[in-house]
Parts: sequence; structure tokens; C-alpha cells
Amino acid sequence: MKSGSCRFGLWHVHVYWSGRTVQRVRFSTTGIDGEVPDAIKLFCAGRPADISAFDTSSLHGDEVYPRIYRAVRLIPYGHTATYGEIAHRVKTSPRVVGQAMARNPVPLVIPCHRVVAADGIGGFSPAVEIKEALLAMEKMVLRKLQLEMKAKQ
DNA sequence: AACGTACACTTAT
DNA sequence: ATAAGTGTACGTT
Repeated sequence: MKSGSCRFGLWHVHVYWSGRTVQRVRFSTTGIDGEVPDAIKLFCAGRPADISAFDTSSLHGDEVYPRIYRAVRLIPYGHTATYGEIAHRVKTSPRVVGQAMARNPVPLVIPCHRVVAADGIGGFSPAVEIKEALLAMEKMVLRKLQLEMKAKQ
């Protein structure tokens, strides 16, 4: 199992992984030595990298959490869904979706930052500023991509 | 093993 | 503004 961290704004993103399997991701105010998968490095540097394809044990099974995590993983880069929408998709309640997000072992890989409240941004641990920054970054990157696309046509 | 409480929510009183 | 509904985790009996 390898581990390492990379920067996202003021925060350090710790990643525990090996090969295509990511076991744990967490935000910290301090860094650690070691390697981080390229895709995650690119993502944190503001490139439109898709990091949802990594393997994660939390995605398997018929229980409620895995079903929620699989649904959340389908939210595209730069987009959001509400707790209620996800709940509706997997036939559970919004409260439970929030619980699953709070316990997400691999934020970014399972993009819990793209799940927002019906009337606001919702929560994020350890700090909601991270969620705001992630959403702002994705929105900006997406807008830029769309502009480039349009320019080519 | 049962029970209470605490949640990153939402909808309806 | 408050209450009910929801699934899971975690603490206390």
C-alpha cells in the first residue's frame, strides 16, 4: 500500500492506494511524503481529470451505502445533484444520503462534494470551504472547456 | 442485545 | 418554526 499527499489550495490531500485501488482519501492541514496517483494529482491541479474510475471496496454490495456511492459516482465533473435526488434514485431518504457522504472513505473518487442541499451547499467535513473550492474549480474548468469547444466549431 | 442519540436532509404542517 | 421520516454508527445500559 502506497501513500502520499498533494496540494489542493490551502489543504493537503492524503491518498492511500495501490495500483488502481484507492483505499482512503482525506483532507489535512499538513502534508505527508510519498506518491499520489497521477489522475488525482492532475485533478487537484485544476485539470479536468476523471478520477471516478478507481476501484473502491465501498462501491460493492446491495446495501444502501454502496448503492448511494455508485449513484454519486455517476454525477459528472462540474455538475451537482441534491441529497434528495440521490435518495430518490436509490430509494432511500435524503438524511441517509447525508450520512453516507459524511462517512465517505474516498472523497474525490466518490465525488461527495457534488452532492448539495436542496436550498444551499450542504455540509462537508472537515470544512465546507473545501467543497466550495472544489465546486468553483470544476465549474470554472468546465466553462473553459466548453468555450474552447465552441471556438473550434 | 437492546436502547438512545446524533447526524453533511427534505417535505409537510 | 417545528416535526416526522429515514438508515447507520456509536455510545451507554
